[in-house]
Amino acid sequence: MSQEKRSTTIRDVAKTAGVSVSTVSRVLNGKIDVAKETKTHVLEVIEDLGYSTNLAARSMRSQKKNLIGLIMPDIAYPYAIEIMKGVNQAIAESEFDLLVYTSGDVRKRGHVTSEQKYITLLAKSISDGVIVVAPVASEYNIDKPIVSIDPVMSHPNYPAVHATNYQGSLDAMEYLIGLGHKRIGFIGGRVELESANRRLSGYRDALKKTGLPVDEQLIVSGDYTTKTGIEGGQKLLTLEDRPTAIFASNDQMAMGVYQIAEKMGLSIPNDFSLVGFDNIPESKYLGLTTIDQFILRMGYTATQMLIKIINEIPLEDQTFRMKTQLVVRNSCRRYSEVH
Amino acid sequence: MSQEKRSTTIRDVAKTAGVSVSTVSRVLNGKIDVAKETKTHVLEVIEDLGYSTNLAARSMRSQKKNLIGLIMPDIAYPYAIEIMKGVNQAIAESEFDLLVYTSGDVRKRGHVTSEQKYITLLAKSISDGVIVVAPVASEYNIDKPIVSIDPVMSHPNYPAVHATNYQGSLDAMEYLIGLGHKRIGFIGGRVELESANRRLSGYRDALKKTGLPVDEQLIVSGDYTTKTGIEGGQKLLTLEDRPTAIFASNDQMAMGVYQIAEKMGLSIPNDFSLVGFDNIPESKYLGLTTIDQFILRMGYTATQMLIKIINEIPLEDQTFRMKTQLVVRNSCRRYSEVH
DNA sequence: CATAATATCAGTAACGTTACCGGTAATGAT
DNA sequence: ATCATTACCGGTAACGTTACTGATATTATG
Repeated sequence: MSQEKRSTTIRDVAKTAGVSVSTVSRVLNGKIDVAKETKTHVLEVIEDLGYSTNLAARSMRSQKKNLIGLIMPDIAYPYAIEIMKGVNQAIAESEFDLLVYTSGDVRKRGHVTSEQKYITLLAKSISDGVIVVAPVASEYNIDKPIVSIDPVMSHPNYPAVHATNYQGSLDAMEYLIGLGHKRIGFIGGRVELESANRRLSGYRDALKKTGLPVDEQLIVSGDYTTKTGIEGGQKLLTLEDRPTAIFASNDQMAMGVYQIAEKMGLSIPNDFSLVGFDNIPESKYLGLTTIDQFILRMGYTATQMLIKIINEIPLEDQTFRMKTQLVVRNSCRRYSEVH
Repeated sequence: MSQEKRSTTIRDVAKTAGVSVSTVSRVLNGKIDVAKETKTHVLEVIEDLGYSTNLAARSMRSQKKNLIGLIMPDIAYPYAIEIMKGVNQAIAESEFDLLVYTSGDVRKRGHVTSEQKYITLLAKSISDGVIVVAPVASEYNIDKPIVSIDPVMSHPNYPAVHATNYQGSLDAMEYLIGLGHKRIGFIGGRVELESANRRLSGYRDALKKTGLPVDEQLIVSGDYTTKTGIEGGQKLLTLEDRPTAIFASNDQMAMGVYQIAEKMGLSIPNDFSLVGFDNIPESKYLGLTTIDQFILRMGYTATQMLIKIINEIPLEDQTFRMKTQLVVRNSCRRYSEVH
């Protein structure tokens, strides 16, 4: 290792202060039975030596950590950032601190295995509870509280928060259909996530409900990234009988559609209409009509739920459903046959 | 505590696998001297029991953690997010994982003390090294590598990355002056940070250099938040002899100026010109002319430096100076006396 | 066949902290 | 003055892991 010097421990403090290790520990933890004088003296020594307690050792021994863990596959995209903001907000109002854990990239390791590994790592070791974003597993081998955000499968026994994906999708479609669109393309999300499937169902059902045909050609797959938005958009827009509108199942992919549209010299909403899902901050600037799922608030709510569980306050509901809402901006326009 | 059940330990694994604890440990750490059969058997048991190693205990005993800590006062503003993206990127390319530590809000605790506390907490306990953003202290009582981003004081012996704040400020001012502006307002940043002072110096010196007077009325203070941008902007724009341009020492405050301008019915750049500093993503949408300090890249570089230090690869330079660059958009226009 | 080398494992001692128990001195009650 | 109570503190045993040492069987060597 680079440094040889061992850092100062509680034992060093005890020795120079002339007291026992347990006394220092009691001072550190604000226990009552320690004389005022010794307390201030020990505190002085601590200051002098620049001592600070070793988290790992403390966690190992004691129970309460006042720390909440947030596990995300990646933190560098708008959805994740919004979640973090919400979590951060709830944390700021609480007695807890926050530890965000990320491997930087999903592709760096295996999937389910690593997820479980990280969770147990964080949870068992140093935190009082964990929030997991878009988890693939639905059960965890853990004796600590866990709250999931947008889980793969909603499981009535495990606390989770997710948006009303189906209803939101329905709303988006009804808006488009109301505008006169009949050929509407769909770009799907990560198939392993329930949210993606619910949105697809909404797309299909809205079509059926209004007696419109479901053209499988118009349904392309993606994985919620800009890249697949570009690819999906291209596939759709180069179709012989090009759709007059595209419903991208998240805003990130919608941004990809913007890019490919520009590249193809197509204008939104003049050449085709576009609606997204999520309402990430960028969408506002882009003027993208989308379904708001209040991501920030989802993070906020999940954190509050977790804190309640940690403090053993019973939850009214195990799963919180965030009501989505259509946000109309200017990426869509009325379509009439005659053109 | 809420759960009574102790989680499975290495001892449980050892017992059910019929081997010793040390053998399990060796399997876990991929040591060579363990028979293939026993290895697979132990692995099976681990899988069955859903065992996962306790980070705290491991950290306490062994040295390498493959974990980098990032300490931020708050994570919910664009600057912080850009840093995180950069760090995240470097992390993704490395063998390390990332642990972001935040108290959610600076105001939650004292300042210098808590900073040191967090750093030691993270560093001594579970990480191989730490990146600190906008740290107030310049020396740490730590035997682990630390890299600072935008530190209070640049200290030649402590690795840090910061932008060429002075030069950037000079560039912004010269641009404004070149446009014919003579009365230029300035909104300052957090005074305890060196970056803020360097930007102010740049403002003053640019004025002096071109023989323009420095009107102290035109210099108002802020703390890098939108709120103080609004306040500072209001102060400046309600002056009798209103400035024809404002230089906000970061984009966040410039956004505040946009807000107050709209409220006052003033148009940018028609009624006054505005330039910011940072080039956060929002500025692009706002059309704000600003000084890019490549925040993301600063995070990226800091992380790379830290990894080098951890791996004992010598640094060419202890401090990395990121070259700033003027980004002209449409928040400024030429000013002529006659109007 | 004897000896040396190797492969495989078990046992023990830490790591730095807190929980728990018990001991001493000082104070109060009778 | 004696006993009970209280205030304060020290010692010891964990927590779950890995490093280290050394023991035992197995194989190779001559």
